[in-house]
Amino acid sequence: MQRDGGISLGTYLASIRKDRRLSLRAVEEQTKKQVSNAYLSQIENDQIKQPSPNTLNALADLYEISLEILMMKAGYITPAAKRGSEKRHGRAATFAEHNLTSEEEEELMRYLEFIRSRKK
Amino acid sequence: MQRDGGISLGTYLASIRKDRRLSLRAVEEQTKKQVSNAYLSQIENDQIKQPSPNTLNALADLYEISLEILMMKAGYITPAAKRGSEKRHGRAATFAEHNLTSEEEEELMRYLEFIRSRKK
DNA sequence: ATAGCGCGCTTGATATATCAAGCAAATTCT
DNA sequence: AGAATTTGCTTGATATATCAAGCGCGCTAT
Repeated sequence: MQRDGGISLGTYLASIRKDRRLSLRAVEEQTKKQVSNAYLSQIENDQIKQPSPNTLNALADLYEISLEILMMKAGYITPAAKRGSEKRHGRAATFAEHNLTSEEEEELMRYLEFIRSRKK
Repeated sequence: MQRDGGISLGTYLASIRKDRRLSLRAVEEQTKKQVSNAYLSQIENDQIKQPSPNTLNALADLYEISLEILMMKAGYITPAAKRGSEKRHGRAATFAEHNLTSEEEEELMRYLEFIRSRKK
């Protein structure tokens, strides 16, 4: 019942935690109390509308998943949008010296979609 | 009195609004009610600890400033950190087809710093 | 001067995030 | 089996974000 096509934030997070075979309290510990077990339970049952980016970040970090996906499912960013016309320059050379990890690269791609989608 | 070197989020936002010569109510209008004048006043006087990314995004969009700077000043992301060792591949070719705006490029740079800083 | 307007600001109300503490069912001991 | 531990969950309390409404001040125009 959300705007995006996927499952809810809660179900998503729950499935991942199960996959990682972690208990609610284990997550609480391993996030160094950044996410309490009580709270995580509420999140996984979709009783929390929009956990803070801090919370999402802690979970993304622990589970090793993309923060941006969580941000989308939490409704912070919109999946995509129409692009207006603007001057572009075919240059990504700047990133050549950055020695990107595949993961970083992937995240940057997603973030690019984000910043492109957020202009009306 | 914040962790980062710069001025507070409030003073920063206030200075920019003055520069743009907008009244609190003008901002309320032009953000299509995404930020009420009352609330913006509180933000500018540092009475709000951490406005939501939505709010920050609306302001960054209107003022045409970087969202990431606001996110930092709001304490969502930490300015920098030590880098661990990881496998890299010198490839930014992926972005070549993206025809980046200079602005987009700049934001991506900042965001790269962000994702690199957030791993302990 | 005084009526009106726009200004920044305060405040009360509401919604929501977040946690500490506890509880019942399941699981794991001994 | 029974004790102890673990697990997911509920709930009450607290903090905080956010806004509608209103207040007083300084302009500007009558």
